[in-house]
Amino acid sequence: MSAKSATRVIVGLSGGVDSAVAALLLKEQGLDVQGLFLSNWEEDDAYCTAAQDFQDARAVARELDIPLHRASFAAEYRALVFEHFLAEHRAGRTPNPDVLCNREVKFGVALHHARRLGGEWFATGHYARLLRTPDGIEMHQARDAAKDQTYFLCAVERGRLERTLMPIGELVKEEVRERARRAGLPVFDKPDSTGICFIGERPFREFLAHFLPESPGPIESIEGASLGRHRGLAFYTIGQREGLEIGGRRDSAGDPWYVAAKDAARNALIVVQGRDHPLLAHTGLATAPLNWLAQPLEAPQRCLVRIRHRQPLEPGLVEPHPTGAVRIRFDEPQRAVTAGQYAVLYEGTRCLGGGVIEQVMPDIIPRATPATRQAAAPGVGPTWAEPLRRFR
RNA sequence: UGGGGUGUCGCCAAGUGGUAAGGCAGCGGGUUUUGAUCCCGCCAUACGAAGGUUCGAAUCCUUCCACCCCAG
Repeated sequence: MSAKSATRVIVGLSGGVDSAVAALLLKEQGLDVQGLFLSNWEEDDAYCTAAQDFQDARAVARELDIPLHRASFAAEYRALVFEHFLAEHRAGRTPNPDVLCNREVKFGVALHHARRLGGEWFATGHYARLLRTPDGIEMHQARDAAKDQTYFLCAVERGRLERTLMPIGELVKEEVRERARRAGLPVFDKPDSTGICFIGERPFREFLAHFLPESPGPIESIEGASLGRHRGLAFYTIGQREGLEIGGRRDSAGDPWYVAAKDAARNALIVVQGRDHPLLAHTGLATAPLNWLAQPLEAPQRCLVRIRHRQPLEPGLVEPHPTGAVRIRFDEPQRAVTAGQYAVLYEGTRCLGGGVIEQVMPDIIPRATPATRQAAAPGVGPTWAEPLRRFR
């Protein structure tokens, strides 16, 4: 077949190994592969690697002999991802910008852009497997369980995956690097990137402080003892240990302290001592309406659940709610379930979908007064989040 | 200015004559496409101060200083 008639696939090239090998594999299949580099965070500082990443993407494209397009969706990223990210932090929650980035940017505006570039298919270097079945597209965990990225893809609109390819999902990281090395791709040895997608790895608290005001308040124990000062509830997350600056005390054990809750009404950070403190163990949660990558549940069903990237799948009972949300009861309590993060459902290796965590059970804050906090520890949690907002 | 007690790393805290445990915090690194967690490393020539005894003291003696109690 001639190049002219070959099927065109637009591959998101980030400048890293994974997307480079994704492009390589597709090229080997005889497809008309074209690269698309996205730069969605315009900031020139010591932490910004966009320029280098673009150079790397260009070198890869040159080596593979494919065209490389470039697009910046900075405005869209800002509006669709970052503003929400900040709003969530202001609300005392802990957002997951990368999940939104995949939904709104990569599988949103970028995918659309790929269509305009004539791509019949869109491809990325994500570690996930897309299976096409008579019942529609299915997303499964990557063969390399340690690198699986389905958690970050849980909010992508299912239809957007119909014409999407994730060729890396069948490979283990080692194999990806080996393929890159053998193909002479210069990024074969490039370290994996971390940090917020497009923004990169940088001191998180310091970064947030550029966008959110300090709002100091007390750090208190469950019993109401004053243990120090915090910089603003937005700068901490549930289960966090670092940054509390609580030293040894005459009246307690020598264990470290962890954030157990945020009392927004009083601007107080509630902490608890010991990594396995019972108040950090959550028996369940309620989400916002789910994004389904499968047939939506219509009756309670046991599923595997992941409440944070790279955490083992945990069994639990998932109960669907008319609003589209679900409530989950874990077989075993989970540590530090955090509002703003996502609860993602699995059935075997298949990812069924995911939704933002709205409520955590039990929740020690609603009646948070020193007198009632202790009583709130075990047992009943709230029923349904009213109203169940958010998620788009 | 009478009596009693205590002063060891930012905090808690071992050590009572043999040459400064540990924990927390902090800092650095690793793991990681969020935020966390987790893992590893670093962190008191120095024991309130000054003298003295001793081969040798944070540990014994003296004085001073600071703080905390109790002072009918």
